[in-house]
Amino acid sequence: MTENRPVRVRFAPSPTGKLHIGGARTALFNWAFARRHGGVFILRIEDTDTERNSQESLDSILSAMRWLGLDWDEGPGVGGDFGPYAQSERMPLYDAAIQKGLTEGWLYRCFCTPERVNALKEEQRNRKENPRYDRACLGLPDAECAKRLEVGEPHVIRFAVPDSETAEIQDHIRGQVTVQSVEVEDWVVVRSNGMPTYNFCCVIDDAQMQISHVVRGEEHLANTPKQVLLYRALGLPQPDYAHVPLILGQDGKKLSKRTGDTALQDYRDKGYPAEAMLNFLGLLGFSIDDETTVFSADEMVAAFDLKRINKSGAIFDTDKLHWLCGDTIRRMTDTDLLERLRPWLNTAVCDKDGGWLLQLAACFRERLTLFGDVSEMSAHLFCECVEPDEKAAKALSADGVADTLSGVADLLAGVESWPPPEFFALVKGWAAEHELGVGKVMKPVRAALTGSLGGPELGDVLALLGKDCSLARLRQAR
RNA sequence: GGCCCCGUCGUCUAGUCUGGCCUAGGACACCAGGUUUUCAUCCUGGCAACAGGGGUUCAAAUCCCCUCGGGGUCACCA
Repeated sequence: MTENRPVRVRFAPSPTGKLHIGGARTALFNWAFARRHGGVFILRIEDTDTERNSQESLDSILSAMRWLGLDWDEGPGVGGDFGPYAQSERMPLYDAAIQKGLTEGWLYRCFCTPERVNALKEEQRNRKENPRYDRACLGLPDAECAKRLEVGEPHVIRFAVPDSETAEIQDHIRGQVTVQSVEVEDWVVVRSNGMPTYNFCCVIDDAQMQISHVVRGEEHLANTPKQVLLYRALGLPQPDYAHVPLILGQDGKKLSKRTGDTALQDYRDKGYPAEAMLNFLGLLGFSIDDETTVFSADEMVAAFDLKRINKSGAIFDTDKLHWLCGDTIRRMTDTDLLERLRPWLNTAVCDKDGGWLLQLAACFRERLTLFGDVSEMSAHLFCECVEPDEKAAKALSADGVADTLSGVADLLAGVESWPPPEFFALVKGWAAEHELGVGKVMKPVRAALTGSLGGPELGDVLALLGKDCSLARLRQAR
């Protein structure tokens, strides 16, 4: 674990779906680690499952990573000296290793049908034994093997797991993890269709790409012994590992679609600020110190250390995520916020000038949790007539409201400049004159103007609505 | 079930390696006040945890053992 190799880490998604929250965090940790140490962050596509791969998935993964701001130094679109970066294009590399293994005897051909193996394992389970391939083909005579090969009998290639060795995993998060080789079965290295499997490609690639640290999810810890044994058979040095804890759903189990959105993209599409998402992901299993909860990508990089990653799983807590989103928005300048809000605004904003838009951004800022919220929140500014919600309707139907509204309308009609300066004082005065509490006036006015009982200060609403529209709404609402 | 990993407030976590500064800190959520023309923001305060049991030690959240609990994994998926 004493490292002097240059830091080279990779994130290796398989293009069989969108980028999962857990995967995004793994990518973030890898990225932060590389950036912290001036190392190289590699993106490698693990597309050995030809059945389930799709270009669409690949595209969405790349775009989700860009959205988070995780740029890679080698990989799709940028190249690099250790490519190709898609496993499907690396067959020559795998073939060479397979030949070596076959020659040296740590790989062997297995002609057992899937049916036989399944039945075998089923039987073992019934006997309460651990299901495991029985190595029926391990000692197959060369002659027989060649003969069956010649007639084209389908087969896989398995790894001959050594009998009594110990696989030691040096893990920066968990310390040394030890597994006896008897616990590992003779796993399939090459499928019957000729395509090698994950555990094999992963090792060949990590070695060839000179990966120094394998930072990945804890679900991979269980098959790391297979990889460690393979490195040994190959005579290659193993990388350091860091198995990061799982992200859990509300049920305490590995986060899955049951619990909510698990694709990073879904969050982007709902208007979550990317920097809040990154901050939140960084808070799951990692911490800068005993009190920092809000931090930027740069701050995370500056403080990143594998030793500061937890061992235990973390529940995906949307309350905190939402708070972080609101906090991110609140700390933005009007100009920045407006730019981020633009995609969510009603197309009617085209008619509006810059000052108007800035005011809109400013007065909704502290009320927003997501950029996407602005759409619904500001809808009343763009529609022809307001549809009062339940509470607003109630406020509008109270006794004397009609008089109040027309009174305020008349009052405002008489104002020269717009928005009315000292609007609040004006209303206060008018309310006093008519022996009404300020609230008695403000509430129905707000209901008439916006259709709800909440929102920005009425002075801002008046400004955004304009004089004609404001007066029309007051007169129309009775 | 086998193997492996993990176990501090409801949640995210600091503290654990290198025992004492921990009467266990921060944040979210929640509750109570305050500011405020509404909502929201903001401010103040409160609630709330070392899974349990044994050791070791002058001293244990921190070291050791056991128990219990949770999770991951047991594919020709990654």
